[in-house]
Amino acid sequence: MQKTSSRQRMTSFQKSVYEVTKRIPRGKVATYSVVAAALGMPAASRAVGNALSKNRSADVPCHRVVRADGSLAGYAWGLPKKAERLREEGVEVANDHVDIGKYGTYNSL
DNA sequence: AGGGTGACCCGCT
DNA sequence: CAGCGGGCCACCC
Repeated sequence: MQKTSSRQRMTSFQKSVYEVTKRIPRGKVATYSVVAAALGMPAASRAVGNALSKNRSADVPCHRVVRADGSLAGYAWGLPKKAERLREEGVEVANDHVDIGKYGTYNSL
């Protein structure tokens, strides 16, 4: 079995964040607010970003989570990598910005 | 137990 | 349109 490189405190909140992030459909993006709202805490957008920043697992498509204004926000492996990954999924990225109105998802989160 | 940080969001100037 | 400040939440030292 694989040992989860580096032990991380998986809190209930963090686990929920990863769960929701995994549920984001491929080729679409969600905002931190949306994820937070899915957890029942629409005001915890900051905590969500914090949770994702701690996460380094490739199992979590954290690259599909962007800012409310459509900016790619941040990425542990580098913004360019995030943009590239999104493009691979069919999401058009221009100047580190995506169209939330087109790729933004508010479903099944 | 207290204080500071961060991949945020919104409103105002 | 861009810049600044306050608010909110969870985690780490």
